[in-house]
This record gives sequence, C-alpha cells and structure tokens, in this order.
Amino acid sequence: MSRFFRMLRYYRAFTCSKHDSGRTEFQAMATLSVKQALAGGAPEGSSVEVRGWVRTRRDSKAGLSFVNLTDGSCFAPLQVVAPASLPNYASDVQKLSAGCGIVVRGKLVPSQGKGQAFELQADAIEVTGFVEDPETYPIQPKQHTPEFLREVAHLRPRTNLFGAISRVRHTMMTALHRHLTAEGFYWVNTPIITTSDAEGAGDMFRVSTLDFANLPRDDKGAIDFKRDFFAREAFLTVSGQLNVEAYCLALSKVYTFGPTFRAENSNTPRHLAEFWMCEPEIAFADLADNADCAEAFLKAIFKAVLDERTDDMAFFAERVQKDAVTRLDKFIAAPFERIDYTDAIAALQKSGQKFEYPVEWGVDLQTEHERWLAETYVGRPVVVMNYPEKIKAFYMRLNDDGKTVAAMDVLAPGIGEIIGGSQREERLDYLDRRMAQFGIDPAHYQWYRDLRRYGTVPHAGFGLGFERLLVYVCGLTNIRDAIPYPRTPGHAEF
RNA sequence: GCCCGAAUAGCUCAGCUGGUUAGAGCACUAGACUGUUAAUCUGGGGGUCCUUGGUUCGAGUCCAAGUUCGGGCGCCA
Repeated sequence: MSRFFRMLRYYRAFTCSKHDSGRTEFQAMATLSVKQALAGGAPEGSSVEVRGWVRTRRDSKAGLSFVNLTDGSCFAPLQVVAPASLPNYASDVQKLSAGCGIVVRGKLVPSQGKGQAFELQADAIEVTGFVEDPETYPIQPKQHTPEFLREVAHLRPRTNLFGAISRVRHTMMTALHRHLTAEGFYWVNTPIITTSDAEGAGDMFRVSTLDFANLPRDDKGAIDFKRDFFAREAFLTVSGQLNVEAYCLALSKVYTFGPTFRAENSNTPRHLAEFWMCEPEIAFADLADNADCAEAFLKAIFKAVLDERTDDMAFFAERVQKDAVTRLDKFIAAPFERIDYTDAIAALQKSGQKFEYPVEWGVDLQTEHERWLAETYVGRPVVVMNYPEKIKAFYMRLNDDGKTVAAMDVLAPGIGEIIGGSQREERLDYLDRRMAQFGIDPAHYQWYRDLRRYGTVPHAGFGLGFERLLVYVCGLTNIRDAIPYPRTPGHAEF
C-alpha cells in the first residue's frame, strides 16, 4: 500500500473516531447525523455539518425558511433555519422541495420554536441534487397508501413509514443475533444452493446454467442434468434445518439465519417467494426445552425493539395500529401457556364457536382455530404441542403413544402461528420408518441418516419467518411491506 | 391455483336513477401573512374517467372481455 493511501486511511479513521466521541476541538467542523444533532451532539454554537434529504420547507416573511431534514438516522427530522442572507437563498433555498439532497453547515443551537430541543442555524446550504419535477415526485409530505408505495419501492424508504420499518427490521435482526449469541448459540451459514431434491417444505426454484433453448438429453430423452453446473439437479434452499442439524450435533447450540426461497404460487399478504428465516437447533433438548427457547427468543427481540426504537414504535402506535406498543408489553409480561394438541381440539369443540372448518382430532389447525385459541381461549401467547403424526413432517420425533409427534406451534393473539418447531427423530429405525411412510428415498438422505448412526442425541429446533414477525411488531397488514424489495409470483421488479 | 372487490388529476378520494364545460383536499405555481411545525388564507395551471368492444339519441356511470391492484381461501414461515 502506498504511503499516500495509508495516510488517507489514517486520516479517515481519525476523523471518524472524533465523530463518535463528539469532540471537535481538532477539527474545524464535525459531521453529525440528524440523530446526533437532535440530541445536541456538539457544543452549543460550534460549527457542524449535517447532510440529508428535505422533508418539508416553510418560508417566513421574517426573512428565513425552515427546512425539515431527514437522513434516516432516527424518526424525527432536524429543523434547519435558513436565513434570507444566505447567498443562494433565492436561487437554491427557496426552490427546495421534498426529496432534495442537501449539505448544511451551521451552528447547532437550542430551538426558539416548539417541537424540538435543538435546531441547525444554517451558515451555508449546498444542494447536491434538486428534485427534477417536484409536482410528480411520488413522495409527498402526506400519508400514502402502502399499495402505491410498493410501485415506488426505490423511493419508499424516504417515507416515515418505511424509514421506521427499516430501522425496526435492523434492530430485530441484530437483537436476534445478540440474544442467541448471549445464549451460547453459533450462527451457521447453511447453503443457499441445495441439491436435496425432496426437502418437502415446498416447491423449489431451480438453479441451472443449462441453455433452455438447447437442453442436453440422455439416452432416454430426459434432460441430462449431469451436464448442468453441479452435475445434478440443484435448487434454492427452502430451509437450512437439515443442514444445521449436522452442526447442532457438534456445536450443541446453533442457528441458521438467511434468505429462504419458496416457489409456491401463494398470493396472500403473508407469503413471499424470498424471505428470511431463522432456525435455532439445540442438542440434548426435548420439546419443552424447545418451547422455552422460543419464548425467550421472541421476548428478547420484542424487548430490544421497545428499548431501542421507541420513536418508531410510537409512530406505529399513532398511525398504523393503536396497540402496537401495548401488545408487545403484554407479550413480554405474560408467560406463554402450553397445551396439548389433543386438549386444544377438545377446547375448540366445546367452544360453541362456529368455524368455517370443522374441528376434529387429526386435522391441522386453521388460522381461525389458532386465533381463537390464542385470543379467546388463552388470551396470550400459547404453545400447542404434540400434533398427530400424519399431518407433520418426516423428521419429527414420534411420541410414545405412537400417534402423535413432538411438534409445536407458537400462536400469538393478533396473528396466529409465528413459530413452528419440533423435537427431531434421533432414532434411526424410527426415522427410516417415517421416511418410508412419507415415500422419501433414504438414498437422498444418507448424510442425514449418518447423524443418527454416529453418536445420535435428542435434539430440537424451530423456524421463524422473520418478515412475519416484523409485520406483527409494526402492525402491518401485508408482508410485502416488511422486506425492501418483495418477490412474489409475477413480481421481481427493482 | 380458486373466489370476491376495485380502477376518475402526481397522491388520497367524491361524482345520485345514464343527460350541459367531471369536482375536493394534498402536491405544484403566483400572491398575502407568519419563528414556522404535514403552517394558514386567496387565486391559477393540471384529466386518454385502466384498455378494447358493445347497449343507447347520449356512457365516468350499464354490459362483456382483457389488464393491473387489493382482499378472502388453499399451500406455508
């Protein structure tokens, strides 16, 4: 590395560290985020630079303009006071409209107006980019519908709503890692490309480099995947669970967290073709341990959101869903109820409720049943355990009764199922029997069977659809607003 | 994949039983006023009423098909 670049790197590190400490004595001007500025993060009257995008502009005949500036660092905008004495006041400042990019240098002072503690008294405003046609700029200082904003996914992060969602999403993601790390889990990066051809969790997207217009054929005229990139059929993962079980049986407490792909033609506000899923897996654990882990996990994430994103959550409570904050408080405060599937069915049958889908032992619970259990019967989050073996996946552990498996669903008031998990079948003979029962070829799962042949131990885990949790936390109604660029059947714009 | 609903200005919407020149708020623009807070007040510009076809003397309005969006259900996280 040349001396010049080393010096440049040193200089950058030096200036950055000063920003963090808030000290400015060695520097003519500190750069502050809006969040830092609003917190008074520089000595009163000292010169600072703040950069961001214009939210609104209000002109005053008293010889000044007010410019609300956002940079995404927090919910609230910074009020910039621009005096008419600025050399570019008429040419630039009075032409500022929503969305313009600007750099403001000035002095951070206590605000003379109400509504904010500090404001920026501008000495200079540099416009880095005007909005080409303010009349047709899609993001206006008003409430837009989420449906409209989906059409402008590249601009919607500039709104209050999507700024708040983005920050909460980040906080939940980091809280997830923090909590699991504190609990002794290791993050295992399971593959996104998989060659398991029957994972059973849903339709898969094919990964191939074959020329669709000229597919290679074998002797029987079938497509010859031996000539494909991986010399066999390959797909995008629908779950990292099977892979992470191997690491669980070595590192004891592990989890996957990454993008997951389902090629199902699901057109609902709860489904994405590409979403993020977290799958913790614990060795030497049974179903009860699994439920305890899920409860602590959800509560830790919610607590982090309430602690760290108070401003955004207040916005959701005010504009999106009234009880956005109070229901998280309740969720954290109440211990989860735990009931058996068999008891849940009995309760549903005795409820006197009219359900669209009839209830009887052996059927899977519908959303209406799950919501009645969580909202009416229990009134707080509930873990339903031990489902009929016929309706659950092959890897779930058969109970001693021979007719149920150690599966669990966490149901919450307001959404229904948010977590699904199970104790895994660790006994090879039982696993083989269940694979046969489900028509699964053991040849495709030799490595998975090995885990039962070499030092098998009881283990359990669960899966959480991250965007579904974000929908719940923010009070959203459509999962397409919980991910920056939603992918759904017929849609992969942007 | 199945069923239901909607489509009018840049955005959010009104538009009756088919009848003259299709309206409002926000945004934009001009002016007034003001340490303002999605400021307020007064004017102005802005429309392929989703598309195509049909019924009718006459269609934003009724009918059919299509397109797009949304909701419910299924599959699921």
